[in-house]
Amino acid sequence: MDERILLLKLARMGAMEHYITITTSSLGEEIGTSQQSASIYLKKLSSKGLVERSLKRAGTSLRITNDGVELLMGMYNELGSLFGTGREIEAVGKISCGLGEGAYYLSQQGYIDQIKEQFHIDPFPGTLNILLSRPYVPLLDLLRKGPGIKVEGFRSGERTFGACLCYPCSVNEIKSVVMVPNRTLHNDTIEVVSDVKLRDELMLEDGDRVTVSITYPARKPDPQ
Amino acid sequence: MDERILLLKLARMGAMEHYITITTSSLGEEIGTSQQSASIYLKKLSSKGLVERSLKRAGTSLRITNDGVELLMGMYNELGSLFGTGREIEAVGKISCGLGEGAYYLSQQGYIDQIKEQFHIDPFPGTLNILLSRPYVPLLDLLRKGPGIKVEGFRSGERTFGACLCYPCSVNEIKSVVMVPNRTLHNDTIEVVSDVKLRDELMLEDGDRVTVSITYPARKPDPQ
DNA sequence: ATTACTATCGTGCGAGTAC
DNA sequence: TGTACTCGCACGATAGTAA
Repeated sequence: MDERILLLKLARMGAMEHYITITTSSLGEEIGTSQQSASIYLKKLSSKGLVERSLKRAGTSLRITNDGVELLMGMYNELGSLFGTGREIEAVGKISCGLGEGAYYLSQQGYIDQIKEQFHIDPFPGTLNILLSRPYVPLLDLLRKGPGIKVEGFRSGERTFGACLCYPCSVNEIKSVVMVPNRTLHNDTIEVVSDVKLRDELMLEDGDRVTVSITYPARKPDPQ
Repeated sequence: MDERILLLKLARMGAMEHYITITTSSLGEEIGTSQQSASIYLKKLSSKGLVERSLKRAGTSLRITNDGVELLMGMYNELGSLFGTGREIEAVGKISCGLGEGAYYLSQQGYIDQIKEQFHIDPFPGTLNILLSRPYVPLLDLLRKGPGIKVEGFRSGERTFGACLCYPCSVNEIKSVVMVPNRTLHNDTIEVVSDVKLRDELMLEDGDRVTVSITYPARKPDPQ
Protein backbone atom coordinates (compact mmCIF):
# COMPACT_ATOMS: atom_id res chain seq x y z
CA MET A 1 0.00 0.00 0.00
CA ASP A 2 1.48 3.29 -1.10
CA GLU A 3 1.46 5.90 1.64
CA ARG A 4 0.26 8.62 -0.70
CA ILE A 5 -2.78 6.64 -1.70
CA LEU A 6 -3.65 5.93 1.91
CA LEU A 7 -3.20 9.58 2.81
CA LEU A 8 -5.58 10.49 0.01
CA LYS A 9 -8.14 8.08 1.42
CA LEU A 10 -7.85 9.63 4.86
CA ALA A 11 -8.13 13.11 3.41
CA ARG A 12 -11.36 12.09 1.71
CA MET A 13 -12.65 11.05 5.11
CA GLY A 14 -12.10 14.60 6.29
CA ALA A 15 -8.83 14.09 8.15
CA MET A 16 -7.37 17.29 6.69
CA GLU A 17 -10.04 19.41 8.33
CA HIS A 18 -10.56 17.75 11.67
CA TYR A 19 -9.68 14.72 13.70
CA ILE A 20 -11.47 11.62 12.52
CA THR A 21 -12.00 8.54 14.60
CA ILE A 22 -11.71 5.21 12.88
CA THR A 23 -10.97 1.65 13.82
CA THR A 24 -8.14 -0.16 12.12
CA SER A 25 -10.55 -2.89 11.06
CA SER A 26 -12.90 -0.49 9.30
CA LEU A 27 -9.91 1.17 7.62
CA GLY A 28 -8.63 -2.23 6.56
CA GLU A 29 -11.98 -3.04 5.06
CA GLU A 30 -12.07 0.33 3.31
CA ILE A 31 -8.70 -0.16 1.63
CA GLY A 32 -8.95 -3.90 1.15
CA THR A 33 -6.45 -5.17 3.68
CA SER A 34 -6.47 -6.75 7.09
CA GLN A 35 -6.91 -4.99 10.39
CA GLN A 36 -3.31 -5.77 11.24
CA SER A 37 -1.95 -4.18 8.09
CA ALA A 38 -4.07 -1.08 8.51
CA SER A 39 -2.66 -0.74 12.00
CA ILE A 40 0.88 -0.93 10.65
CA TYR A 41 0.18 1.60 7.88
CA LEU A 42 -1.09 4.15 10.36
CA LYS A 43 1.94 3.59 12.54
CA LYS A 44 4.20 4.27 9.57
CA LEU A 45 2.35 7.38 8.48
CA SER A 46 2.61 8.60 12.02
CA SER A 47 6.34 7.88 12.31
CA LYS A 48 6.90 9.77 9.06
CA GLY A 49 5.04 12.70 10.52
CA LEU A 50 2.31 12.64 7.93
CA VAL A 51 -0.49 12.02 10.41
CA GLU A 52 -0.94 12.75 14.09
CA ARG A 53 -2.49 9.90 15.92
CA SER A 54 -3.77 9.00 19.34
CA LEU A 55 -5.50 5.92 20.62
CA LYS A 56 -8.96 6.23 22.04
CA ARG A 57 -11.43 3.81 23.52
CA ALA A 58 -13.42 3.75 20.31
CA GLY A 59 -10.43 3.37 18.00
CA THR A 60 -7.83 5.68 16.56
CA SER A 61 -8.23 9.42 16.40
CA LEU A 62 -6.08 11.01 13.73
CA ARG A 63 -5.58 14.01 11.54
CA ILE A 64 -3.29 14.74 8.62
CA THR A 65 -0.40 17.03 9.57
CA ASN A 66 0.84 19.99 7.59
CA ASP A 67 3.49 17.79 6.03
CA GLY A 68 0.80 15.37 4.95
CA VAL A 69 -1.32 18.11 3.43
CA GLU A 70 1.74 19.37 1.61
CA LEU A 71 2.40 15.92 0.17
CA LEU A 72 -1.14 15.76 -1.17
CA MET A 73 -0.94 19.29 -2.55
CA GLY A 74 2.29 18.31 -4.28
CA MET A 75 0.55 15.43 -5.99
CA TYR A 76 -2.32 17.67 -6.97
CA ASN A 77 0.06 20.17 -8.52
CA GLU A 78 1.93 17.44 -10.34
CA LEU A 79 -1.29 16.15 -11.86
CA GLY A 80 -2.38 19.72 -12.44
CA SER A 81 0.63 20.26 -14.67
CA LEU A 82 -0.75 17.44 -16.80
CA PHE A 83 -4.47 18.12 -16.76
CA GLY A 84 -5.04 21.44 -15.07
CA THR A 85 -3.32 24.62 -16.04
CA GLY A 86 -2.89 24.94 -19.78
CA ARG A 87 0.36 23.84 -21.29
CA GLU A 88 1.71 23.39 -24.78
CA ILE A 89 1.90 19.92 -26.26
CA GLU A 90 4.00 19.49 -29.36
CA ALA A 91 2.84 17.33 -32.24
CA VAL A 92 5.17 16.50 -35.09
CA GLY A 93 4.04 15.27 -38.49
CA LYS A 94 4.10 15.74 -42.22
CA ILE A 95 1.81 17.71 -44.46
CA SER A 96 -0.52 15.37 -46.28
CA CYS A 97 -2.87 16.01 -49.14
CA GLY A 98 -6.27 17.15 -48.01
CA LEU A 99 -8.60 15.37 -50.48
CA GLY A 100 -10.47 18.64 -50.54
CA GLU A 101 -12.78 17.41 -47.81
CA GLY A 102 -11.69 20.08 -45.41
CA ALA A 103 -12.74 22.79 -47.82
CA TYR A 104 -16.21 21.29 -47.98
CA TYR A 105 -16.62 21.12 -44.22
CA LEU A 106 -15.18 24.53 -43.53
CA SER A 107 -17.57 26.13 -45.99
CA GLN A 108 -20.52 24.99 -43.86
CA GLN A 109 -22.03 27.89 -41.99
CA GLY A 110 -22.70 25.58 -39.03
CA TYR A 111 -18.98 25.11 -38.44
CA ILE A 112 -17.94 28.63 -39.43
CA ASP A 113 -20.23 30.30 -36.92
CA GLN A 114 -19.12 28.15 -34.04
CA ILE A 115 -15.43 28.61 -34.79
CA LYS A 116 -15.90 32.35 -35.04
CA GLU A 117 -17.67 32.44 -31.73
CA GLN A 118 -15.33 30.14 -29.84
CA PHE A 119 -11.98 31.13 -31.27
CA HIS A 120 -12.53 34.56 -32.82
CA ILE A 121 -11.09 33.54 -36.15
CA ASP A 122 -12.78 33.55 -39.53
CA PRO A 123 -11.77 30.14 -40.80
CA PHE A 124 -10.21 29.78 -44.23
CA PRO A 125 -12.33 27.22 -46.08
CA GLY A 126 -9.87 24.34 -45.97
CA THR A 127 -7.83 22.34 -43.51
CA LEU A 128 -4.15 21.66 -43.25
CA ASN A 129 -3.89 17.90 -42.81
CA ILE A 130 -0.94 16.70 -40.81
CA LEU A 131 -0.04 13.03 -40.80
CA LEU A 132 1.37 12.55 -37.32
CA SER A 133 4.75 10.91 -37.15
CA ARG A 134 4.55 7.48 -35.54
CA PRO A 135 5.41 8.34 -31.93
CA TYR A 136 2.87 11.15 -31.89
CA VAL A 137 -0.11 9.10 -33.02
CA PRO A 138 -1.29 8.47 -29.41
CA LEU A 139 -1.88 12.19 -29.09
CA LEU A 140 -5.09 11.75 -31.05
CA ASP A 141 -6.51 9.56 -28.29
CA LEU A 142 -5.68 12.16 -25.69
CA LEU A 143 -7.27 14.96 -27.71
CA ARG A 144 -10.33 12.89 -28.48
CA LYS A 145 -10.88 12.21 -24.79
CA GLY A 146 -10.91 15.91 -24.05
CA PRO A 147 -11.13 18.32 -22.44
CA GLY A 148 -11.43 20.27 -25.67
CA ILE A 149 -13.84 22.94 -26.79
CA LYS A 150 -16.87 21.34 -28.34
CA VAL A 151 -18.14 22.29 -31.75
CA GLU A 152 -21.62 20.83 -32.11
CA GLY A 153 -22.78 18.77 -35.05
CA PHE A 154 -25.69 19.97 -37.18
CA ARG A 155 -27.86 19.16 -40.17
CA SER A 156 -27.71 21.00 -43.45
CA GLY A 157 -30.12 19.85 -46.10
CA GLU A 158 -30.10 16.07 -46.07
CA ARG A 159 -26.56 15.75 -44.67
CA THR A 160 -25.55 15.61 -41.06
CA PHE A 161 -22.23 17.00 -39.89
CA GLY A 162 -20.62 15.47 -36.84
CA ALA A 163 -19.42 17.15 -33.68
CA CYS A 164 -15.73 17.97 -33.15
CA LEU A 165 -13.48 18.64 -30.22
CA CYS A 166 -11.24 21.62 -30.85
CA TYR A 167 -8.04 22.88 -29.30
CA PRO A 168 -6.28 26.20 -29.82
CA CYS A 169 -2.87 25.67 -31.37
CA SER A 170 -0.20 27.41 -33.33
CA VAL A 171 1.67 26.31 -36.45
CA ASN A 172 4.92 28.19 -36.84
CA GLU A 173 3.55 30.99 -34.67
CA ILE A 174 0.27 31.30 -36.59
CA LYS A 175 -2.71 30.96 -34.26
CA SER A 176 -4.88 28.09 -35.43
CA VAL A 177 -7.30 25.46 -34.23
CA VAL A 178 -6.95 21.69 -34.23
CA MET A 179 -10.25 20.02 -35.01
CA VAL A 180 -10.71 16.43 -33.87
CA PRO A 181 -13.85 14.86 -35.35
CA ASN A 182 -15.68 12.29 -33.25
CA ARG A 183 -15.56 9.95 -36.17
CA THR A 184 -12.98 10.07 -38.86
CA LEU A 185 -11.48 7.95 -41.59
CA HIS A 186 -7.87 8.17 -40.58
CA ASN A 187 -6.62 7.77 -37.05
CA ASP A 188 -3.24 9.29 -37.57
CA THR A 189 -4.03 12.70 -39.00
CA ILE A 190 -4.95 15.99 -37.37
CA GLU A 191 -6.70 18.79 -39.16
CA VAL A 192 -5.72 22.35 -38.55
CA VAL A 193 -7.82 25.39 -39.35
CA SER A 194 -6.71 29.00 -39.41
CA ASP A 195 -7.95 32.28 -40.79
CA VAL A 196 -5.35 32.13 -43.53
CA LYS A 197 -4.37 29.39 -45.96
CA LEU A 198 -1.60 27.89 -43.89
CA ARG A 199 -0.20 25.95 -46.81
CA ASP A 200 0.51 29.14 -48.73
CA GLU A 201 1.32 31.35 -45.78
CA LEU A 202 4.02 28.99 -44.52
CA MET A 203 5.00 27.77 -48.00
CA LEU A 204 4.36 24.16 -47.10
CA GLU A 205 4.20 21.27 -49.50
CA ASP A 206 3.11 17.68 -49.11
CA GLY A 207 5.65 15.77 -47.08
CA ASP A 208 7.10 18.79 -45.32
CA ARG A 209 7.76 18.25 -41.66
CA VAL A 210 5.82 20.55 -39.35
CA THR A 211 5.41 21.01 -35.60
CA VAL A 212 2.10 22.04 -34.08
CA SER A 213 1.93 23.41 -30.57
CA ILE A 214 -1.40 22.53 -28.99
CA THR A 215 -2.89 24.12 -25.87
CA TYR A 216 -3.98 21.39 -23.50
CA PRO A 217 -6.37 21.35 -21.89
CA ALA A 218 -8.14 23.67 -24.31
CA ARG A 219 -8.92 27.16 -23.09
CA LYS A 220 -11.10 29.55 -24.98
CA PRO A 221 -8.89 32.34 -26.22
CA ASP A 222 -9.75 35.87 -25.13
CA PRO A 223 -11.36 38.05 -27.81
CA GLN A 224 -8.04 39.56 -28.85
CA MET B 1 5.74 0.44 -6.16
CA ASP B 2 2.20 1.65 -6.63
CA GLU B 3 1.06 1.49 -10.21
CA ARG B 4 -0.61 4.89 -10.06
CA ILE B 5 2.59 6.57 -8.95
CA LEU B 6 4.54 4.90 -11.73
CA LEU B 7 1.92 5.90 -14.27
CA LEU B 8 2.21 9.48 -13.09
CA LYS B 9 5.98 9.32 -13.58
CA LEU B 10 5.55 8.05 -17.12
CA ALA B 11 2.95 10.72 -17.84
CA ARG B 12 5.43 13.36 -16.75
CA MET B 13 7.86 11.94 -19.29
CA GLY B 14 5.30 12.67 -21.98
CA ALA B 15 3.89 9.17 -22.39
CA MET B 16 0.32 10.48 -22.54
CA GLU B 17 1.05 12.50 -25.65
CA HIS B 18 3.36 10.28 -27.62
CA TYR B 19 5.38 7.10 -27.45
CA ILE B 20 8.44 7.48 -25.30
CA THR B 21 11.44 5.21 -25.52
CA ILE B 22 13.13 4.29 -22.29
CA THR B 23 15.34 1.53 -21.00
CA THR B 24 14.28 -0.43 -17.97
CA SER B 25 17.56 0.48 -16.28
CA SER B 26 17.04 4.20 -16.70
CA LEU B 27 13.48 3.85 -15.47
CA GLY B 28 14.72 1.84 -12.51
CA GLU B 29 17.18 4.57 -11.69
CA GLU B 30 14.47 7.20 -12.05
CA ILE B 31 12.14 5.54 -9.59
CA GLY B 32 14.80 4.13 -7.31
CA THR B 33 14.58 0.43 -8.06
CA SER B 34 16.50 -2.13 -10.05
CA GLN B 35 16.35 -2.71 -13.77
CA GLN B 36 14.67 -6.03 -13.12
CA SER B 37 11.92 -4.52 -11.03
CA ALA B 38 11.29 -1.74 -13.53
CA SER B 39 10.94 -4.40 -16.20
CA ILE B 40 8.35 -6.23 -14.13
CA TYR B 41 6.40 -3.05 -13.35
CA LEU B 42 6.07 -2.22 -17.02
CA LYS B 43 4.94 -5.73 -17.74
CA LYS B 44 2.24 -5.39 -15.11
CA LEU B 45 1.07 -2.03 -16.32
CA SER B 46 0.89 -3.49 -19.78
CA SER B 47 -1.06 -6.58 -18.71
CA LYS B 48 -3.52 -4.32 -16.91
CA GLY B 49 -3.97 -2.37 -20.11
CA LEU B 50 -2.69 0.86 -18.66
CA VAL B 51 0.22 1.18 -21.05
CA GLU B 52 0.91 -0.11 -24.53
CA ARG B 53 4.39 -1.40 -24.92
CA SER B 54 6.69 -2.76 -27.57
CA LEU B 55 10.31 -3.76 -27.42
CA LYS B 56 12.76 -1.94 -29.60
CA ARG B 57 16.46 -2.19 -30.18
CA ALA B 58 17.09 0.86 -28.02
CA GLY B 59 14.79 -0.17 -25.19
CA THR B 60 11.07 -0.12 -24.56
CA SER B 61 8.71 2.07 -26.50
CA LEU B 62 5.52 2.79 -24.62
CA ARG B 63 2.57 5.06 -24.28
CA ILE B 64 -0.20 5.40 -21.72
CA THR B 65 -3.49 4.00 -22.99
CA ASN B 66 -6.88 5.61 -22.65
CA ASP B 67 -7.51 3.54 -19.54
CA GLY B 68 -4.27 4.80 -18.08
CA VAL B 69 -5.13 8.41 -18.82
CA GLU B 70 -8.51 7.86 -17.22
CA LEU B 71 -6.90 6.49 -14.08
CA LEU B 72 -4.73 9.59 -13.80
CA MET B 73 -7.66 11.88 -14.49
CA GLY B 74 -9.59 10.08 -11.77
CA MET B 75 -6.83 10.81 -9.29
CA TYR B 76 -6.71 14.40 -10.40
CA ASN B 77 -10.43 14.78 -9.87
CA GLU B 78 -10.24 13.13 -6.49
CA LEU B 79 -7.54 15.54 -5.37
CA GLY B 80 -9.43 18.34 -7.07
CA SER B 81 -12.40 17.69 -4.81
CA LEU B 82 -10.04 18.41 -1.93
CA PHE B 83 -7.98 21.30 -3.23
CA GLY B 84 -9.49 22.42 -6.50
CA THR B 85 -13.12 23.20 -7.00
CA GLY B 86 -14.61 25.01 -4.05
CA ARG B 87 -16.40 23.00 -1.42
CA GLU B 88 -17.87 23.70 1.95
CA ILE B 89 -15.95 22.70 5.07
CA GLU B 90 -17.83 22.68 8.33
CA ALA B 91 -16.28 23.99 11.50
CA VAL B 92 -17.96 23.48 14.85
CA GLY B 93 -17.21 25.49 17.94
CA LYS B 94 -18.51 27.66 20.71
CA ILE B 95 -18.94 31.39 20.93
CA SER B 96 -16.21 32.90 23.03
CA CYS B 97 -15.83 36.38 24.42
CA GLY B 98 -14.08 38.69 22.05
CA LEU B 99 -11.92 40.82 24.38
CA GLY B 100 -13.00 43.70 22.21
CA GLU B 101 -9.90 43.31 20.08
CA GLY B 102 -11.91 42.53 16.98
CA ALA B 103 -13.72 45.83 17.24
CA TYR B 104 -10.40 47.66 17.29
CA TYR B 105 -9.05 45.86 14.24
CA LEU B 106 -12.23 46.10 12.22
CA SER B 107 -12.40 49.82 12.73
CA GLN B 108 -9.10 50.21 10.88
CA GLN B 109 -9.66 51.65 7.44
CA GLY B 110 -6.83 49.47 6.09
CA TYR B 111 -8.82 46.32 6.82
CA ILE B 112 -12.22 47.78 6.02
CA ASP B 113 -11.24 48.83 2.52
CA GLN B 114 -9.74 45.49 1.62
CA ILE B 115 -12.69 43.52 2.93
CA LYS B 116 -15.07 45.75 1.02
CA GLU B 117 -13.12 45.27 -2.15
CA GLN B 118 -12.58 41.54 -1.85
CA PHE B 119 -15.88 40.41 -0.36
CA HIS B 120 -18.31 43.23 -1.09
CA ILE B 121 -19.39 43.52 2.50
CA ASP B 122 -19.13 46.52 4.78
CA PRO B 123 -17.74 44.87 7.91
CA PHE B 124 -19.39 45.42 11.25
CA PRO B 125 -16.66 46.68 13.58
CA GLY B 126 -16.23 43.55 15.64
CA THR B 127 -15.56 39.86 15.25
CA LEU B 128 -17.45 36.80 16.33
CA ASN B 129 -14.86 34.60 18.04
CA ILE B 130 -15.48 30.90 17.80
CA LEU B 131 -13.51 28.53 19.98
CA LEU B 132 -13.24 25.44 17.80
CA SER B 133 -14.31 22.21 19.38
CA ARG B 134 -11.39 19.83 19.84
CA PRO B 135 -11.64 17.73 16.69
CA TYR B 136 -11.88 20.84 14.53
CA VAL B 137 -8.74 22.54 15.77
CA PRO B 138 -6.60 21.14 12.90
CA LEU B 139 -8.73 23.16 10.52
CA LEU B 140 -6.76 26.25 11.53
CA ASP B 141 -3.59 24.73 10.10
CA LEU B 142 -5.31 24.01 6.82
CA LEU B 143 -6.71 27.52 6.55
CA ARG B 144 -3.42 29.11 7.52
CA LYS B 145 -1.66 27.18 4.76
CA GLY B 146 -4.02 28.60 2.16
CA PRO B 147 -5.17 29.05 -0.45
CA GLY B 148 -7.17 31.89 1.03
CA ILE B 149 -7.73 35.44 -0.10
CA LYS B 150 -5.01 37.63 1.24
CA VAL B 151 -5.68 40.81 3.15
CA GLU B 152 -2.45 42.77 3.34
CA GLY B 153 -0.97 44.18 6.50
CA PHE B 154 -0.43 47.93 6.82
CA ARG B 155 0.80 50.67 9.11
CA SER B 156 -1.43 53.18 10.83
CA GLY B 157 0.32 55.75 12.95
CA GLU B 158 2.97 53.95 14.95
CA ARG B 159 1.20 50.57 14.90
CA THR B 160 1.55 47.86 12.29
CA PHE B 161 -1.31 45.57 11.48
CA GLY B 162 -0.54 42.07 10.26
CA ALA B 163 -1.72 40.31 7.12
CA CYS B 164 -4.60 37.83 7.18
CA LEU B 165 -5.83 34.98 5.05
CA CYS B 166 -9.57 35.17 4.54
CA TYR B 167 -12.20 32.68 3.44
CA PRO B 168 -15.81 33.31 2.54
CA CYS B 169 -18.11 31.48 4.94
CA SER B 170 -21.59 31.47 6.27
CA VAL B 171 -22.86 31.30 9.83
CA ASN B 172 -26.45 30.13 9.98
CA GLU B 173 -26.97 31.28 6.40
CA ILE B 174 -25.47 34.73 6.94
CA LYS B 175 -22.65 35.42 4.51
CA SER B 176 -19.51 36.19 6.41
CA VAL B 177 -15.73 36.02 6.23
CA VAL B 178 -13.32 33.98 8.32
CA MET B 179 -10.15 35.92 9.00
CA VAL B 180 -7.02 33.94 9.87
CA PRO B 181 -4.23 36.19 11.09
CA ASN B 182 -0.67 35.15 10.28
CA ARG B 183 0.17 35.52 13.92
CA THR B 184 -2.31 35.16 16.69
CA LEU B 185 -2.50 34.55 20.38
CA HIS B 186 -4.83 31.59 20.38
CA ASN B 187 -4.49 28.64 18.09
CA ASP B 188 -7.95 27.26 18.54
CA THR B 189 -10.17 30.20 17.68
CA ILE B 190 -11.44 31.54 14.39
CA GLU B 191 -12.69 35.07 13.90
CA VAL B 192 -15.70 35.75 11.76
CA VAL B 193 -16.65 39.08 10.28
CA SER B 194 -19.92 40.04 8.67
CA ASP B 195 -21.75 43.20 7.74
CA VAL B 196 -24.08 42.76 10.71
CA LYS B 197 -23.43 42.08 14.35
CA LEU B 198 -23.68 38.30 14.18
CA ARG B 199 -23.98 37.97 17.94
CA ASP B 200 -27.18 40.00 17.96
CA GLU B 201 -28.54 38.91 14.63
CA LEU B 202 -28.37 35.23 15.54
CA MET B 203 -29.04 35.79 19.23
CA LEU B 204 -25.85 34.07 20.28
CA GLU B 205 -24.32 34.10 23.72
CA ASP B 206 -20.96 32.95 25.01
CA GLY B 207 -20.77 29.18 25.04
CA ASP B 208 -23.44 28.65 22.37
CA ARG B 209 -22.57 25.98 19.88
CA VAL B 210 -22.33 27.20 16.29
CA THR B 211 -21.42 25.72 12.92
CA VAL B 212 -19.55 27.71 10.30
CA SER B 213 -19.51 26.62 6.69
CA ILE B 214 -16.28 27.69 5.05
CA THR B 215 -15.61 27.83 1.30
CA TYR B 216 -12.35 26.04 0.59
CA PRO B 217 -10.32 26.87 -1.32
CA ALA B 218 -11.41 30.48 -1.05
CA ARG B 219 -13.03 32.04 -4.08
CA LYS B 220 -13.75 35.71 -4.37
CA PRO B 221 -17.51 36.12 -4.30
CA ASP B 222 -19.15 37.78 -7.28
CA PRO B 223 -20.28 41.36 -6.67
CA GLN B 224 -23.85 40.26 -5.87
C1' DA C 1 -14.46 -3.12 22.22
C1' DT C 2 -10.17 -1.95 20.58
C1' DT C 3 -4.66 -2.03 19.06
C1' DA C 4 -0.71 -4.40 18.08
C1' DC C 5 2.35 -8.19 19.14
C1' DT C 6 4.50 -12.79 17.21
C1' DA C 7 4.84 -16.36 13.92
C1' DT C 8 4.08 -17.88 9.47
C1' DC C 9 3.47 -17.45 4.79
C1' DG C 10 3.54 -15.40 0.33
C1' DT C 11 5.02 -11.91 -2.61
C1' DG C 12 8.43 -8.44 -4.05
C1' DC C 13 12.89 -7.33 -5.00
C1' DG C 14 17.46 -7.72 -6.89
C1' DA C 15 21.84 -10.39 -8.32
C1' DG C 16 23.26 -13.29 -11.77
C1' DT C 17 22.61 -14.62 -16.24
C1' DA C 18 20.33 -16.23 -20.71
C1' DC C 19 18.63 -14.41 -24.78
C1' DT D 1 23.50 -2.98 -26.04
C1' DG D 2 18.78 -4.23 -24.63
C1' DT D 3 14.77 -7.41 -21.78
C1' DA D 4 13.46 -10.80 -18.73
C1' DC D 5 14.27 -15.28 -16.81
C1' DT D 6 15.62 -18.11 -12.24
C1' DC D 7 16.75 -18.17 -7.70
C1' DG D 8 17.68 -16.61 -3.05
C1' DC D 9 16.69 -13.47 0.37
C1' DA D 10 14.00 -10.21 2.82
C1' DC D 11 10.23 -7.65 3.48
C1' DG D 12 5.13 -7.27 3.72
C1' DA D 13 0.76 -9.12 4.87
C1' DT D 14 -2.23 -12.03 7.62
C1' DA D 15 -3.83 -15.29 11.33
C1' DG D 16 -3.85 -16.01 15.99
C1' DT D 17 -3.68 -13.94 20.22
C1' DA D 18 -2.24 -10.87 24.11
C1' DA D 19 -3.06 -6.59 26.38
